[in-house]
Amino acid sequence: MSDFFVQKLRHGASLSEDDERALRALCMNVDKFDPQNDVTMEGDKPKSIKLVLEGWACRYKLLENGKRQIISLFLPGDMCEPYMTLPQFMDHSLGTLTPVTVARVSPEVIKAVARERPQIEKALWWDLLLAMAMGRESIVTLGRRSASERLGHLFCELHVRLDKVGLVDGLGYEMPLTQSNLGDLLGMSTVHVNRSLQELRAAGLVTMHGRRVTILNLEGLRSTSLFDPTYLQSYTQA
Amino acid sequence: MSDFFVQKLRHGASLSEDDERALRALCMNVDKFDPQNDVTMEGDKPKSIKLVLEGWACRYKLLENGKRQIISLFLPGDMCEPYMTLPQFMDHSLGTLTPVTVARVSPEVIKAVARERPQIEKALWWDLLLAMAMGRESIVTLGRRSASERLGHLFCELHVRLDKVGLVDGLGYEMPLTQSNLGDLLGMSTVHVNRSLQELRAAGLVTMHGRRVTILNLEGLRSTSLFDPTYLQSYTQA
DNA sequence: AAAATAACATAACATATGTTAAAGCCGTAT
DNA sequence: ATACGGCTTTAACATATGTTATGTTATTTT
Repeated sequence: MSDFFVQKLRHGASLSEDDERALRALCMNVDKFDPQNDVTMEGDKPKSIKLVLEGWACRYKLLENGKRQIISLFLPGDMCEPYMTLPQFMDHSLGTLTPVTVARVSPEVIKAVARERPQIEKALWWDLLLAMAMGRESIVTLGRRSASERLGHLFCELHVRLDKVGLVDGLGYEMPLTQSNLGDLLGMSTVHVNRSLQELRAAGLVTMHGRRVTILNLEGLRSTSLFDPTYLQSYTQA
Repeated sequence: MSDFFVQKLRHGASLSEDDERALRALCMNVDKFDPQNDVTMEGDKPKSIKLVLEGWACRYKLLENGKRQIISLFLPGDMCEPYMTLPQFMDHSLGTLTPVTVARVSPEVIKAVARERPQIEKALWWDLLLAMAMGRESIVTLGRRSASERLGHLFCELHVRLDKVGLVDGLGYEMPLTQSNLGDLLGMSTVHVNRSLQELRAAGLVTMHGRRVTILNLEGLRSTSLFDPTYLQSYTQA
């Protein structure tokens, strides 16, 4: 039973049994997608909010010169859009990185649930504000961090995010991104991703075998990557 | 009478006279700041939402290595935080770039107004979603655009944003950022800002004299900068 | 007017990152 | 088993951007 969505939102507000049932009831319309597929394309007029139940997806944009930038990652439990208002048309695309299960939720239904259940409204706002904080940190990363700092920072962020939905075991986690994906996400070339990954490995901070990331020295990785988890916590209630 | 806030929100929802009065009534508590000052510092526990009535401000973060990244610009009429929830503590700072007039608005008051006046709630959401769209575009800019593309893209975006609040005349607008500010905003060194500015000038696209930007060739600037204004419009209702 | 300050401009040089290409690796399908 | 395709790794080289330093210009202060 994939319950990542509820598991995530518990961090944003304390939910009753009824709240959790109401959240699960939102996830009735489910679609499955293969890797590297578009869930929603730029220009589409979306009719539903997308919710990633399982697998990894992303928000991305293609430039006219052919370059691609991944704007944000969606991990299991992540919502792709704020619950209140859908755009007239998408200014970006949503695509899968692995096999993905998506729930399509009608904005009217989710708005009604939020109106009736204050804790759910609170949790949805928390989710939105957290996504915004992560977006701000991405700007800092892309503007002012070096290539290996970017990679290290990403691994630290994923460690925190995946831990919130129970997908970290011991020192590591499954990380299904290719080096080309990492390049599109961190604004660098595939070759340089490879080089920088080797730097981190040589420094004894992280290793990647296959799809698995193992953090060998969390404190070291955090400090060399200038990772300060504050931005992931500043909206979390005491 | 500086009315930029109302003028901006009109683009997000059609507001009645009463709506506009209610918005103006929010702007009672006003502070003035000198240039290069902090309105709110990282770590602060904010008690009010900040609204830039006049002047230019920004959201920024300082890294441990001393580097600074400006995350977003606030132009006259811009709100610095979403109306619904304030953070437990700031994960970034808000600072002025010019002399700035700020209104401090209590979240309870603004929430109450939004609840009673659906068009205001709609406009506030529109404002938030627009800010998010601009944040996404910043990620694309920092990740995948060259230095001169970044500058050109910024000038195009400012042209659209300032036009919405009546601050564009003819071909240009007042742009009070120093080259060092531009570097912090676009993730590049001051020297390289200067170089890239000269490229744009040499290409006959833009000039800067003093604090004034003049766009000589809007179509040319937009296409060389890969500027597509879609992201500024996708939440605007028909 | 002189001095102080901030911003802008230019140059020479260092370095991080991009580009292209080829080789090795590994899982999957035939 | 073989071949194929995607991913990773490595190398050599090109280039964009950063760094440091100094000069220039404008603006304010005294």
